[in-house]
Amino acid sequence: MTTVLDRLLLVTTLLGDDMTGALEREGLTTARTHLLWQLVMLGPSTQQALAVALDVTPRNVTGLVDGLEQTGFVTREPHPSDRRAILVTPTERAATLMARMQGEHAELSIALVEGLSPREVVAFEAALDVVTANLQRLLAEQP
Amino acid sequence: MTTVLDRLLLVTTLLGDDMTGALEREGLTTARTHLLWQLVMLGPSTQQALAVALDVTPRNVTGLVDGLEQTGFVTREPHPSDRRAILVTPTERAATLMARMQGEHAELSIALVEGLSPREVVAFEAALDVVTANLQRLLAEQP
DNA sequence: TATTGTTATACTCTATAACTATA
DNA sequence: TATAGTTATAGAGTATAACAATA
Repeated sequence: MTTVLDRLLLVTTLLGDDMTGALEREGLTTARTHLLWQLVMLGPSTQQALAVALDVTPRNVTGLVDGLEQTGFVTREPHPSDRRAILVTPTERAATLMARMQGEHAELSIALVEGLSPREVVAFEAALDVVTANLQRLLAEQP
Repeated sequence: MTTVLDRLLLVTTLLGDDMTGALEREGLTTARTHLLWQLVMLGPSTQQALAVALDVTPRNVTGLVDGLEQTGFVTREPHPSDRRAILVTPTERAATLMARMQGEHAELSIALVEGLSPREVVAFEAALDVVTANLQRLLAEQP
């Protein structure tokens, strides 16, 4: 019997494949894209701030920024008032790409529910929220 | 505005966290568990067969089997008729664990839809199937 | 000649610990 | 003394290419 969980896991796999493929074509990975996404939202940030935002170690951020720098998505700029720190700054290319990806995200949002009536979409969203709440409760109970 | 896609991505993240945490407690990773899962379904298999089933390179399978062997989940047995090949075989421990995880999977399936009526669950499953089909079509169109 | 698995090499993501420069 | 970032080291997952043993 195929359950809700089975279906969700399948969607998870498919979404992951779709995202990974799209990013690969742009010379990005999921981890680097997460950083870039935070960066676009936060504006130029120290690696320390990015480590907190992404919940990874500072050392990990060093590696991700290394990769993004080499591929032209960010630059390391001196911090104006703290000579220990660095401001990771998105390049024009990165800003353009993130904007385009936001558009594609919106398109995918629409394409995904093609074939469902507006009422069905609303019910689907409500059900997803219930499932999300259940999951979060389970995770909080024994992590 | 929070879309269906946003909600699905959130569920995806939460499910991933839940699975990763549960596996970590058992000394497993997601990649190794995928192999183990296939192995339990296929029965003792050559690494070649596993590479095909998992859609990874034979070299990758060597690494995964190395890890599973060291942690006591599989053994490498000689192939009865082909001296080039190896039969990767799940240990008793692996079989027991996979059976238990199957049970936990079933429990999670139920806990996930707590608060939804049977009719809502059916509608939810149908909507998930529509979304899955849409996703698969999009992936087939330009991969 | 083709297949099975391994060694060799490389890249990415991730972590901890020790160290440097600066606050 | 505390903080920001790096070097050093390590493990996991992934890939390609070359090679040995066997078919």
